[in-house]
Amino acid sequence: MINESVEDYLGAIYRLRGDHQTPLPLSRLQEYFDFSRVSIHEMIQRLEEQGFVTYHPYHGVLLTDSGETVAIALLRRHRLWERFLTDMLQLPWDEAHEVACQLEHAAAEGVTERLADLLGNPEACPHGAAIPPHFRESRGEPLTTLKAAETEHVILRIWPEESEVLRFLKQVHLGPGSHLRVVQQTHQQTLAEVEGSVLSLPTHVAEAIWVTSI
Amino acid sequence: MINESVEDYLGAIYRLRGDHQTPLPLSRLQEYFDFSRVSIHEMIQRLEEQGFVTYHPYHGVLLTDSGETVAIALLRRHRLWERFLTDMLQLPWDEAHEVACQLEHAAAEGVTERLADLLGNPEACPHGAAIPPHFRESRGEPLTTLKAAETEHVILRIWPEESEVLRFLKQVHLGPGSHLRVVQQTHQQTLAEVEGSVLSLPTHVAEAIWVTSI
DNA sequence: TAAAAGTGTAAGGATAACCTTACAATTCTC
DNA sequence: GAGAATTGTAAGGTTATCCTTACACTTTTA
Repeated sequence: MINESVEDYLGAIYRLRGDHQTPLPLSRLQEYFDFSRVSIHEMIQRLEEQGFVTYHPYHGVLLTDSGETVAIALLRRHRLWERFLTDMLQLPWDEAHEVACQLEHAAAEGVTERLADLLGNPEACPHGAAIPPHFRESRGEPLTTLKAAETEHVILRIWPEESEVLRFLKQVHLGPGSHLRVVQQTHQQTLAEVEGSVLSLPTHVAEAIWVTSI
Repeated sequence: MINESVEDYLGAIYRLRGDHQTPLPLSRLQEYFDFSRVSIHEMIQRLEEQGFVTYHPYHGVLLTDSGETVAIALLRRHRLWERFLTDMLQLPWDEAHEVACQLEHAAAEGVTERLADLLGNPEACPHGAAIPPHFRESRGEPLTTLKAAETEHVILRIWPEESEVLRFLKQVHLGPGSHLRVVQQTHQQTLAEVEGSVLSLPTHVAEAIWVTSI
């Protein structure tokens, strides 16, 4: 039975996993949801019984095909609603994620596809995440891994989509598509040059900015 | 705490109540939700504790001001989403109600108001129900109460919005705004003349059609 | 390789929202 | 006014999803 909880878990596993072979440790889910270890474990067992994941004790979970199907459909709905909220309702892009978290569970397949059409079948959400079935070849690298250099970079994506980080970025007018150059890298902050002026980005913000060189 | 259940109950009370002084019998809620008498009663007590309703044993419930505020906001969201689904996503109007039941709980106030603007602040949902804060002076009378006569009537509203009834009406191209004249009234059906041809409407359909003479 | 860190799991609890059964109280109807 | 119908409510259950505590097992690290 697919309810909101099940969808949330499968969606989280999909978002958090790296490649498709390495199991996702339950501890990652624990910090994502901020639930107790016991609750996460309990739920994972339920998901395994229902055939949505395979569970490898001490290593983590992998989505089965059916689990992945559910997750992909969820993320598609989530990101389409985000586009709707920013593009059609002019909702600030830092607020769209949270509202979309509520809308994502609604809408049968027919509704989702009509929504996609209305939006012109967008390929990415306002934070730069690909909207399934579209894919992004490279997800780039976090800004914090870059060394100060002349190379110019473009922001591909903001991830994870934490409200505080999104608000910060919106305030300094930085988002997917923005160009920047790393001026200085320290433990506390990243200094980046954006359109002539230099911005200070706290580490927890900089590590959510995924860029690629251009 | 206002969760989906609470909203659903308050919305149902608002929809089902007649005037604003007569308490709504719990039996009405029981048939509306198809829950047991005990469950309805339990929930009503919880709602009373939270100050959303006043409960008058053997008579029914009344919404308090705070309960009414919640209900009105819910119905506004519900009907705006219905308009969005039919007007922007071209969803058939007989399917819009059920999808809107899922969307109605989402969307904070800001989002709702932007949605209303996008839709041009509509006054009624696709089934003819007024979108708060708009009001409808008269809700008319059910088709079943009419006698066969020369008088032409216009459909104001379909209510209650049961899928089967909505599908039937969509199939015969009848909806809010349609003009008709009652030709014959029996216990099983109502014969109505619509644009020259005569339609047979089963009683359970006819009693959901609220009309007024023109 | 031993201790530390991380992970699993048993036991017992809480809450919300549903259920049935059974009986009691009230209201309606003839 | 009495019996029928409706409504209230006590008692005990179920399910899903969370919780804490406590202890056991596995993996990682020094």
